[in-house]
Amino acid sequence: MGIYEELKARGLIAQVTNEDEVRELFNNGKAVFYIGFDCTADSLHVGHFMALSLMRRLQLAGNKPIALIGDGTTLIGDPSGRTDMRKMLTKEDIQYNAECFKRQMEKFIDFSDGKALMLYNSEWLVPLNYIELLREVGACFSVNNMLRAECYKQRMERGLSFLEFNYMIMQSYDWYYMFQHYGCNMQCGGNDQWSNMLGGTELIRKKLGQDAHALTITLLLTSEGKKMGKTAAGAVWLDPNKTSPFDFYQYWRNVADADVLKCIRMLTFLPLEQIDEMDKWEGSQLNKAKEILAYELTKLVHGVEEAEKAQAAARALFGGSEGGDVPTTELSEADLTDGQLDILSILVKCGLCASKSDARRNVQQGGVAVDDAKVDDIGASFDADVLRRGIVVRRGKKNYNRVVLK
RNA sequence: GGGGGAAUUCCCGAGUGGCCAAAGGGGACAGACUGUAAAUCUGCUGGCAAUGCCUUCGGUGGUUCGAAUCCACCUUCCCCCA
Repeated sequence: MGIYEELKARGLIAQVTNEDEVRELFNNGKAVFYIGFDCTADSLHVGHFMALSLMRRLQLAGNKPIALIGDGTTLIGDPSGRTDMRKMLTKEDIQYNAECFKRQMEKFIDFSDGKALMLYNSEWLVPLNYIELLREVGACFSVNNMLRAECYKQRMERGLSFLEFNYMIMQSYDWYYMFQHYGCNMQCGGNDQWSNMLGGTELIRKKLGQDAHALTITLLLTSEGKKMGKTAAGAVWLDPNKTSPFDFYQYWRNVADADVLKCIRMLTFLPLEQIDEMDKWEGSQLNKAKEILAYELTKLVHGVEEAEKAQAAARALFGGSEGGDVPTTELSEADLTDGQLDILSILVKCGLCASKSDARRNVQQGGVAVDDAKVDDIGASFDADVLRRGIVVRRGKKNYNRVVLK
């Protein structure tokens, strides 16, 4: 089975321009493909993870990935999938974000010996001259067609600035440029990028009379049709400082039954035979699958050690066994009042509750426990020596924090 | 360039002088039931030294005993005409 068939079996492929030709390129390691990353945040998140793992899979199969850091296009902002205009970022922010991306990518992709490239599109976009660009590529785009593109449709209702309207042209130009200078014959990306990508294939065809191919990755949606990797608090980040390995692990440990296998198939590197085996699991057996999913992904993103720790912590907290690495908050004498600390303050100080009112509600509703004993008195206090030994505070079923007085 | 409309709490959205910390829905959170799942039911959803006080209805001023609500200016967005 070639890599193309594997990608397909994993359900990763959403659309391709020409299946036979793409299969031919991939399976023979002849693809030089790029994926663009807009640096709108200082960390990659789960959404990017799909793209990174695709790059890795293809690289392992002998193809050459190009990670394109969109520090130039970010100056414009992609309107796809957006209902409102993006916040404009400063050049400094973009620069900083780009560096953060680079560090994270290096964990997934081997950039040594030219086995993969990392390019910055500001390199060729910034020097562009408006008139020249209009004459060179502007003539190849039909506004009529662009307006029909799915990515602009919803924005037609809400308004779309000319700045953003040009995003597609910039992205197409990127590819056109890399096609000529780096032999980049393919582009991959999220399915929401399809129309932007087609813009590139057409530009290359019109200008150079050559074929380039596009492939989009299935968007990872939950069974409820929402994008995966989002929590109420925001995205699930790959940066351990923004989303701790434990929280990362827990995110996957808690996916819905209907989504586990899909996630394992699409995101992990486990062999397909093993996954097919798991496909037969049902009911509470799926809990095992969730554990595998969480462990595998944490391992890929944060390394074996962190994955082990997160798993041990989760098992300790939910399985009742001892030990494990629970997030800890250290308090000092200065936090105490008369040698004691009340439960509401503890909840706030360790970050389990947002405010004292929030803490009060949680205690009153029976959602708070200390060392597995429910606390239902909002006036409960803990002495210094109890705190010195350390207590494990729990809010709800899944939020733990060890509190220790130093 | 001309005309019209809008901005409310995490989101949608009601509220057009006091009865407003602000209806309703969604989401989130907590409880019951479970398998750290889903569905369902219940509670809850600005803050605090809490039968009270403080901050919040795009911004800044003003009218008033009292303003989310009225007035002026500003900002942003949308729609129609050109």
